[in-house]
Amino acid sequence: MDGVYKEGDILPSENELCAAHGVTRPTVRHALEALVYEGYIKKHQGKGSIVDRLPRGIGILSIAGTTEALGTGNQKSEIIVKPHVRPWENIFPFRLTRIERESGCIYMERIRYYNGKPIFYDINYIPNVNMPRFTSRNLENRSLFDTLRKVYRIEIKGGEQMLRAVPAEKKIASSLGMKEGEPLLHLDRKFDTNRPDFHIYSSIYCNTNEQSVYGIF
Amino acid sequence: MDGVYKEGDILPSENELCAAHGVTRPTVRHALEALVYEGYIKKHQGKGSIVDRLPRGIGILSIAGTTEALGTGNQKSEIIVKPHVRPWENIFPFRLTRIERESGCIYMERIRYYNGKPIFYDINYIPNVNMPRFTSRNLENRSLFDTLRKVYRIEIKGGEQMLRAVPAEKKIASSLGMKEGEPLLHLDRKFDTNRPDFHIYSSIYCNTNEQSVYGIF
DNA sequence: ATATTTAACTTGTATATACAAGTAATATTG
DNA sequence: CAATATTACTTGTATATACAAGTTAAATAT
Repeated sequence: MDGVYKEGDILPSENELCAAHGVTRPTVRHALEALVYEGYIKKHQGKGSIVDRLPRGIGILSIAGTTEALGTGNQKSEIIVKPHVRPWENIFPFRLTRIERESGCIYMERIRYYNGKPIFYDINYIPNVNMPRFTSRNLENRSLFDTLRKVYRIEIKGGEQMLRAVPAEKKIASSLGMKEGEPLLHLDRKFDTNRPDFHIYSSIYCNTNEQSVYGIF
Repeated sequence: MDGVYKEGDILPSENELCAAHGVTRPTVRHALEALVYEGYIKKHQGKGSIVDRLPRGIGILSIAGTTEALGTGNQKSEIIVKPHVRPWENIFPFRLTRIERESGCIYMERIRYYNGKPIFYDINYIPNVNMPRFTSRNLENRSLFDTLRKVYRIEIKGGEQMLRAVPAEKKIASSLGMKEGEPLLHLDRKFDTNRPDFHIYSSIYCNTNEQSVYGIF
């Protein structure tokens, strides 16, 4: 991510990395393996580890493992509906845990910009469990997930998502500068966190007229 | 995948797995780690490994690691344009390698059914490098990738993809039983294989009116 | 000069071991 | 009885080691 290695570069050999960092080969291999799973490198027996590709496009299909795939410079967000507590809606394809259902949810809507253009409209549902003063926080221009991590120590561990192409409804279309009925990418996502039985749910609408959503597998 | 463990079940402990399979703990851990990355289990320090979720929906966003995410019983495919050699098109968002560009491509179009309904329309581009008699093969009702693996020993190692929501054009709309202009999920995919500098390219259109595309991250 | 063999790398796989850290049930204490 | 401490589990991390297997370039033989 810092630009030390570029696409196609060959990493130092495992033994060199051992010497450089003062660890043994299983440790180095364990670390490299994570990079393989995250798609940053590919390994070739007998040859070495080659830098595979740097993230490009909008990489929301997966969470980049160690670092955010996107720089924070060219993105900003705008709160459309301020966070407030309300009962859960019954529209989600995901099953809530009992504790989530009973405690209600913190609801908020956002628009996220990339390079100055509105690309994402997202609706977020956060269980109202041990989240003091969240509704009065100023989240403007600061990532929701940054706040969750830094203030509430909530880390995203993974999740699942359902994708479909839907016609843009009026409100969201105008928010994203699209015409009503234009195709819009819709993602329903469930995030797993380090808190047990505490998940964050998002319904995201993405304008893919000019930018694709990118992912590796 | 065989149903031995269900969602929420707790796996035997690492030490039990060691004893059961006659291997040591690092080996067991290495295997479990792969299951974690593929989303099949979650591990909790001090507790154990819990079966996370079985694949549901249409899991084409990722390739299921050890086994195909979907059973083969309820899917079939139909060839619309038979495989034939032609020059590459210049429409792809991916860069071709020199050897791929020079050797031309094998082109074919397919419709894939799930539960009897046409869901996917895919256009496939395979480099014409060391693929004897491919164009005369009968691929009906047999997975393209099955043939590639069994006959040509080509294994998919991973890949990258670009997603967008697009309006259905006439030909594809009628093939998938949709109206022209309806939102359609479009994936451009590049598959990495075990052959160096040999990639398979697919442009897939997916009708998400009734089924979502599912993925984990 | 060309072809073959060898050697020196690389990653892949596995064993054996040690201790740290989190969890949960049991035993102990007040 | 209730709070606390202990114990026996669990997974997490790391070391040290050995050999297999793929790659590449240098050394050797033809």
